[in-house]
Amino acid sequence: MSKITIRELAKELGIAVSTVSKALRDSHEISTETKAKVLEVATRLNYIPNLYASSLRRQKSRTIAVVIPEVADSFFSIAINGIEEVAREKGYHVLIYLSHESLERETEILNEFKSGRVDGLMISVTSETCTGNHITAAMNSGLPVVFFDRICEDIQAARVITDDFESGYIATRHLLEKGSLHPVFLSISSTLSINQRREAGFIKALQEAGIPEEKKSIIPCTGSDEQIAAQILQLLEPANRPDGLIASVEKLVPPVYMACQQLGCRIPDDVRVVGFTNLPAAPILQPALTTITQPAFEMGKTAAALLFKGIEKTSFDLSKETKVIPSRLMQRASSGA
Amino acid sequence: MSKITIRELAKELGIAVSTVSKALRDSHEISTETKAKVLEVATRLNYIPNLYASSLRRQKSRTIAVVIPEVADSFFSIAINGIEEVAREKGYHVLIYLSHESLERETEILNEFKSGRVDGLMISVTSETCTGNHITAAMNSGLPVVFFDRICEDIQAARVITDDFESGYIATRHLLEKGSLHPVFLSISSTLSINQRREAGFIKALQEAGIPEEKKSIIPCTGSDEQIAAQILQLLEPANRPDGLIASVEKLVPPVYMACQQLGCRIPDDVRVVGFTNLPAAPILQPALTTITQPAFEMGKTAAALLFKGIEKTSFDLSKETKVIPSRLMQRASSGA
DNA sequence: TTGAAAGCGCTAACAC
DNA sequence: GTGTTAGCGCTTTCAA
Repeated sequence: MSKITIRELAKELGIAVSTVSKALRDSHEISTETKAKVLEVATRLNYIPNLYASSLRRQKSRTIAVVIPEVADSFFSIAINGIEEVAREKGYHVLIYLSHESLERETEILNEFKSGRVDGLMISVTSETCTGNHITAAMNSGLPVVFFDRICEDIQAARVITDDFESGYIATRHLLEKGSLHPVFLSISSTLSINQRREAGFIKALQEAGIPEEKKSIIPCTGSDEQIAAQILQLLEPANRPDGLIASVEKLVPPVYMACQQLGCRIPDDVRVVGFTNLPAAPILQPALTTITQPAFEMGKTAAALLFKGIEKTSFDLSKETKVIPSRLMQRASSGA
Repeated sequence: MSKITIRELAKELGIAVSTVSKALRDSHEISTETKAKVLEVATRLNYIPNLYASSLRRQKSRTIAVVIPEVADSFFSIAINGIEEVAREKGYHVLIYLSHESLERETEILNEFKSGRVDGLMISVTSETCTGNHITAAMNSGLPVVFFDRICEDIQAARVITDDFESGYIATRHLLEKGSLHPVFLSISSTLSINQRREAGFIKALQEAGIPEEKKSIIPCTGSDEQIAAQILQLLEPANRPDGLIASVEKLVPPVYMACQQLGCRIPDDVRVVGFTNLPAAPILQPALTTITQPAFEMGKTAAALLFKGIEKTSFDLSKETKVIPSRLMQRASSGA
């Protein structure tokens, strides 16, 4: 069947296990013909090395962990594609963990990595993650870490991010140019790095335009999906309806369109809309949604590539690396293009 | 820092490693007070067992593999949520592999599992997978396997599916009742189980309605995204435009709406549309999309629960299990409701 | 109830 | 270039 070990290969070939081991790892101290023979027998018997034995011995697992808040989000699922692509090329395996926006869960997950479970970690933190003690603890145990997208500002570690500040600024400028006088920013978490930066870009654009910074222009949208929908519905009531709106994350987009349909609020005539999202449905919405589209795939690939560099080259100081990959404004009808 | 082993716990406690090991596994042959002491020291020193040592010794890894064609699809990403939830409860880890609809890649991936890399496998096969030799090979090496959603009909193995035939039938009946005279079925692969069944339901409904089974009613949509878009665009040209349409998988939905917008084809007046999808954007499309919504989360959970049962109870014959979880028709405006 | 010791399959010194 | 051997950290007989 299977379960064929290196020992059996050695017996079959009449040579020592160490020779087989080295031959399989293509060591320079083995003759080409021995290697050829070993390889032949190995493929013939369909030898698959036992990863656990190897990992135990070498203290490395050829496995990385990806910890994200959720998968059912275009950004993360596309990013996983990028990660998987690089991992596959490198011969690494990918463990997926979902923190479900819970710091407690995130902490539990990271705690397990201290035993050498994985060779590296890619993480996009929860919206509850303010302090990064659980992350530095993992890093201190020698685990290479790369943050992607949602980072922890106070931790010195590798980061792959997009230009959230600029994107927030550009999105807002775009709304202003199209004629919005008082755009609002829908915020999901005041602690989340991406939210803060997008928000900062929003504020900068408002200031530059000389718009008085009233407190109402940043609208917190928190709680369950239903609660968020209710908050947005209230916001778009004719009485206090803004004339421009930025959905700072993907999950705010459906409730915005839904509320507009319910209230008979016309996009872009009554309210211009820009959304931060990679939704494939954006162009087919009515009106088509103007988006800030993040380079999800590239970010996944870049973060994975960086992590592998950190894993493989000990001389490489991962923690100093920061890569910024720009997002793009995709202008469509919802902003009044 | 960490890297604390069972040996050090033993030394700290002044007892034997075997005693510590048993205490940690809550063995009945250890006294309650010894257990308490061991546990106390273990938590104090933040002991994390080395999974690789344990896996090597016990020949099991507390890890399962999930092999799917892609993640950037609502069904799969929601299903992963369900899988992860159960895995977490059970203390299992989840490895993700993407086959990208390539049989070759799928085969490569499965081949690695023969060495005991994982304790179980959940798979949704590629659209190229007709023969399941690579899968039976893995099963023969003793690996418990559960198919979910996209199964391999000719393999006797556990299955968690939805009622694709009935859904295809219901979707078609729905279009006919709403007034479509010649609905068409957009098909992505004639070998894919879900496609075949949905298609069979479609054909049955047509036959029952006495509609002559012309060959043109099943439209193959294959190739790249661009090619699919072109095929759909051509289909919806006024000349040969059908009055009803079933998008049999999620990725066909955007090109259908896009083509209609380009051609000025009105949904549902010119063409009624039903889509098989879990897209959160379905209700906000214009018109809102009538969907066959699959129980993605439940299917993920059920499949995982079944797999763990197969892993943990050797007396349980996994291969006989089949669970069918029904999909639901969500009636919205696109079908002329 | 506890402990000593033999490996799980592989790799890496170190001999030859 | 090739072989011998000692573990990686843990579990599990088997003996005490």
